[in-house]
Amino acid sequence: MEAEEEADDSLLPDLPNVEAYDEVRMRAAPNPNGPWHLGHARMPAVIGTYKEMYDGSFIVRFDDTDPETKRPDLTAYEAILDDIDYLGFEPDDVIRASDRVETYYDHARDLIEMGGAYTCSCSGEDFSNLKNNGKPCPHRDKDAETTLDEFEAMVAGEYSSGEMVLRVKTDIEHKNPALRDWVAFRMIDTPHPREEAESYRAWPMLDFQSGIDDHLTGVTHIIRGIDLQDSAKRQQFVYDYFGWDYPEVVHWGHVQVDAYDVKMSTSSIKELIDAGELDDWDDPRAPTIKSLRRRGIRGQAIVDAMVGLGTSTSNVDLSMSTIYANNRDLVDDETDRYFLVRDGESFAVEGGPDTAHPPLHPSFEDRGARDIPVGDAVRLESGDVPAEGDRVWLKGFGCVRRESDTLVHTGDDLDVVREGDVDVIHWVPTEGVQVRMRTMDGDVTGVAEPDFGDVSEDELIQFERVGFVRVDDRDDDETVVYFAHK
RNA sequence: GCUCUGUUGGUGUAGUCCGGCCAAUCAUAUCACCCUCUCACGGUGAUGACCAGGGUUCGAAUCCCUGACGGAGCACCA
Repeated sequence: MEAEEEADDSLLPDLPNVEAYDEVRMRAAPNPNGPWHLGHARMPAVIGTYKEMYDGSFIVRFDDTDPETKRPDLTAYEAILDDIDYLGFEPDDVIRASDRVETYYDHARDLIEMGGAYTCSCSGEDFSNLKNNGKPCPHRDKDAETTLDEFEAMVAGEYSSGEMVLRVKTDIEHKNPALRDWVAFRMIDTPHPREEAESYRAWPMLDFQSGIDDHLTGVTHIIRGIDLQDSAKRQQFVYDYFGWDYPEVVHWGHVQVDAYDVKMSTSSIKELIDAGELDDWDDPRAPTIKSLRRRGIRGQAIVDAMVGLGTSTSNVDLSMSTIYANNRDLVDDETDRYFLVRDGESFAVEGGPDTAHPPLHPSFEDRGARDIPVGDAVRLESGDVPAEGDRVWLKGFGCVRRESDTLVHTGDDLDVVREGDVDVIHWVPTEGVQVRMRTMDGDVTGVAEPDFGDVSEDELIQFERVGFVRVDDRDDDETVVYFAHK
């Protein structure tokens, strides 16, 4: 009954043919060639949500089968698992393709014995020409015996890169050229960065490795991008040889995120970091999961936005404002308020109380109030400075009138604010906490009120009229905060 | 060129399978007002979409045809 209720308010479309399986089992199959960008959050968000909807399971499988062009980054394995944890999901199992190479070899041998694959030494160009004309290459009719010998030589590393591949025998005249006799294994001279896998030279291609693993790990539902639209059809040939049933497949389009100058791709972010244009993967200007995390955005806010995109096959644009709105909703109640004045201008103050006591949170007065000593002078943001003779209400302090470079307390009642005659602004005493606020548009410096000095690292607060920030690093000279959103 | 595939307001999404309850849902965005000692939160309202043209039908966002525009694959990347 509970399951029914959950399914009712599900945010995602039903998965196909769920009734046919005892348990819905899915997988995320990242390539660990770097930490995740924002778009990567979609997979755990969606399969994690489906797992909850159907009481199913999902595994993380690192598809690290290209030690050269998509060379794995040894730190990325943990970084990715860490990102998934931050998003609020826990995989039921974690495996690495580079640990399973022998399994792929075994299946290749079986396939060869069934006559489903042949070794081929054509150059890529030659084969492509033949294939595009629906013509078989001379190696296609090789007997299984010879193929097996040559495959064992591949496994033994007796060929160099480009000299020999193993192809799956599909249908060389298939109307879709993308499906004709595709490569299952190729030689790579560069050793794998993982010690456990560094001796392998014959590596499976994605379609072979992934196809074998999906079956062996009991995956019932595959969710993947439209770039892999033909994968199921390619792998179906292997499944047919082995007599396996292919899992259900959902394809989704690409996600683009607005608001960033930086292209959302692992390689381009990496280049910018190497070039010193970004500090690291969690630079506020980087469209990465680590960056949003550092800015104080809850994983849940990202997950909700990703789930809201659904799983349609068309390409979609994700607005950062959706993530921000989700996050504001999540954190507004718990974030205390403080003042921060950016690029301030100082004014002497005359009259009025010695200290101001604005509340920590306007909706929760019982949390208490802040103590802001006024002293002889205060700082205002440039844009808030009143014209000569005009009044402005310093929040928590009272109404002042500007007379030259002095703000004179007028003693006006709060009614002047209620009637709309006077604007309420924030301010800080001249003695405050130096703040460096890191934003997507660069760093901003300013001064925060003294009580802000008590906020501990990693806490999320709101600078009134500025926005929500996460306190990142405190030291005696300066406090670094990361700007999340307004 | 061959093969897949898509097109609902600024953005995302529901509805499309089984045509009428859709003068199209919800969220976000923008604007206005209310609340408020924040330009936050909350409340109210407004703005704004069925790619185009034919056809079938009493009736089409939904079915059929044609066209336009878009995305993807045709790698010894994943």
